[in-house]
Amino acid sequence: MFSKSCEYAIRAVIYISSESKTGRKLSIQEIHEAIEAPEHFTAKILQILSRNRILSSQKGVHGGFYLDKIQGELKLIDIVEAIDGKTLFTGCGLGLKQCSETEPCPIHDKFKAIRNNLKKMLEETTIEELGKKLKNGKSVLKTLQE
Amino acid sequence: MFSKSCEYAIRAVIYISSESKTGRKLSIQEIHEAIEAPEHFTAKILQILSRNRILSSQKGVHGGFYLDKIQGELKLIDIVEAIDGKTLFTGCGLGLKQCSETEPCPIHDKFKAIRNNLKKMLEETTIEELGKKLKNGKSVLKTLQE
DNA sequence: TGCATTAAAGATATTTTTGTCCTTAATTGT
DNA sequence: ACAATTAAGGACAAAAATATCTTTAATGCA
Repeated sequence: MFSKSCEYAIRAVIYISSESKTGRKLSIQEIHEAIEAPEHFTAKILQILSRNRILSSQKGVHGGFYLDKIQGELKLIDIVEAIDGKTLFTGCGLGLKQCSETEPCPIHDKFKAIRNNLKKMLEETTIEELGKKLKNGKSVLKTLQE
Repeated sequence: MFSKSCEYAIRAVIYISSESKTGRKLSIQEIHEAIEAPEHFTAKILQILSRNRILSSQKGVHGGFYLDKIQGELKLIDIVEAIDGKTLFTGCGLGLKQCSETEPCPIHDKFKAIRNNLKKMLEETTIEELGKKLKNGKSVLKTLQE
């Protein structure tokens, strides 16, 4: 469904949100361990998210990644679009370039319904809500250690 | 959503179904042109579908691909599972290996709803139905020529 | 100022997916 | 039997996605 990059991105942002207290910034080290993703690849993805203003970063001692007030209120769809683009929500289910209402592919309508469902869910779900769920121990991002 | 291979597979099977008359067999040549997919890659995919009994084939003069009685009644999900596997319907939305009801990822329930929607649609949609729609000109698989 | 720390950026490597080509095997018609 | 045709299968190539490594730039602290 989502690319590996996008999965890591979502996991990272949720984790950052869950650890967000004013002023606290998380290092790549901490983030990649928390979400069990490859360190350097995680760094690349955080770079992209930062460029797309999905999150904020600061270099140097005591630097790291964090969400500012506005970023804390972003929705899942903002992350997905920043990493995987809008194709998932606009592209044809069978990969046809010319697929449209007037020249629909055989699964056009049925696929559109699914896609709209997915889009709606991603638009309605906030990062904050998922971060809290993680913080409360109601969900996990990595194997629980004994 | 689906891999390129899977998109080609679905397009190919729908086309074969749409041209299915008793005894008629379609060549790779005809199929790949009808669905605007690379010839040799299409051949590979048809091989896999044939091995998985999604369609039938015959070598030699007047050979080609066709759907037998039973295969004509298959559902979309049969093609998707043969090519992309069941991961789309069973895997975690965030790619976590250990995600489950007892250790759910943050989007577990919301994602499951979407996934079940998709699965239901694929289980309910028959190849035959899509083939007829194509045959009737109510849908297309390639750019219409003037 | 200089050093330690941390993210950004660029270069490279590996793996997977997608795509192509060539040889082999099966089938049919002559 | 033989030639023509068509799918099957194996080998190879190219492109894209994923992953790693190294250098550079920014920041804070002594």
